Amino acid sequence: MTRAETAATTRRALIRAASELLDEGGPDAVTLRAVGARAGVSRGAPYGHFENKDHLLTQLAVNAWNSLAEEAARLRANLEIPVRARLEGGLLALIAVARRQPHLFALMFSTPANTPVAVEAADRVASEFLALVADVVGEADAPRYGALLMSSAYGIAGMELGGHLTKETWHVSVEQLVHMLVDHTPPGPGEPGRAG
Amino acid sequence: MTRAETAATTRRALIRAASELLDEGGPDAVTLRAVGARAGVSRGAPYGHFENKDHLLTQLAVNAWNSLAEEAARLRANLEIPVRARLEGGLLALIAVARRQPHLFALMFSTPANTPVAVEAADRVASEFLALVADVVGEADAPRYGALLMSSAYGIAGMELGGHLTKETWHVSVEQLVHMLVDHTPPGPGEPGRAG
DNA sequence: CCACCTTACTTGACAATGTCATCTGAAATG
DNA sequence: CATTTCAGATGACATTGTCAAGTAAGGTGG
Repeated sequence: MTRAETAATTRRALIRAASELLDEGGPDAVTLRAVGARAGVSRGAPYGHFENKDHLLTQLAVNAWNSLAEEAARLRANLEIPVRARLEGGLLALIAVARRQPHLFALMFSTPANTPVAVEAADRVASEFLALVADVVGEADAPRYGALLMSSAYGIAGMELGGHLTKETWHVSVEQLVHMLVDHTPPGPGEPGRAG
Repeated sequence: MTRAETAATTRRALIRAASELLDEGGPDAVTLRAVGARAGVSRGAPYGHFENKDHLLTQLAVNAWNSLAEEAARLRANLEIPVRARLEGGLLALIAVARRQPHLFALMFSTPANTPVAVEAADRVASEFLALVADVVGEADAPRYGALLMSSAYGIAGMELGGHLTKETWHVSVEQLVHMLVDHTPPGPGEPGRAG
């Protein structure tokens, strides 16, 4: 392997290791020593690829934002499903991160990841979501609806994550949310379903 | 001062010191040594009052939740203002914490504070909010509306905090949120105002 | 093929921090 | 006043982020 290749491989291994450790044991489990060990290198190696630990964590957040942006773009391009379902899919994608990788979700919205790079990546996601909303309510109203929808989806995810939506009565569905905000109707009859 | 009095005073001083350090310098500034120093005691003193650092931080979160619960209860009891305004006030109180004490807000919803005690305190807030909602939409519909309203308010606060609602077009107001969700109408005409 | 340079990575070291065992002095008790 | 109790102080230790110095393998010129 050429030198540049080994370096790139190591960098990927470091990111992968950090991501796995975050998912498995939360933020406290992500020590540079543990990351290095899992990546097959030693504790100081990350400094050859990232300015410091925060930059490594920020990279995890940026990757997550980029994945979300890609998924939103994919959804929008999929003309086989109705616009409404595409929008709901985008919101659910955000919530899915909170469910599948709660620590990563927390990282995406936490201070260490609030560097300009991460905010920029998040803004790209916002743009994609805005487009999804525009497909439903039109360009003119998209910003107002979009902000409410994104905030609400993020809120549902975060509250659920913090254990504040556990009680049966507090379950909330994204479909309900979209229905109420976009169609301007009261919540549908019957049981409120679990989001998803 | 009797021994119990000095102990209680020290405990209060520790909580106050931790709170101030959190507000001033974020989570990293809250070291037990700094807390002790500001409280006029030494680094090991907190262990006489809290099981460990996390328990001290949890106490900060619990206090914040309790303040919110009190404010919601006060609002609900204030019959001089219309029910709608009371509900908006409750939601705004949550957002106000995010604006005035962003680090505290993050702590309230972060893992270290997700202990049973903190969740219980948060549940009391939820109950108060639920009552505020019930005063507007009735007992039957309160849970569904309440979950959406609380999640949305939390989402607005969190997104704003993370710098994801900075763009002019993304500003969102609580009044708009309540209006859309409760009255089932499209967002009002004209500029979307800043929440608050 | 060899001497030299470049660089990804390792290792030793250090300061900061959370935590605990031990100690101390003053309050409480009889 | 003697003794007990307990809030708080202090020394010590492991862990961690960080960096300077060292090392060895990849790359380059002759």
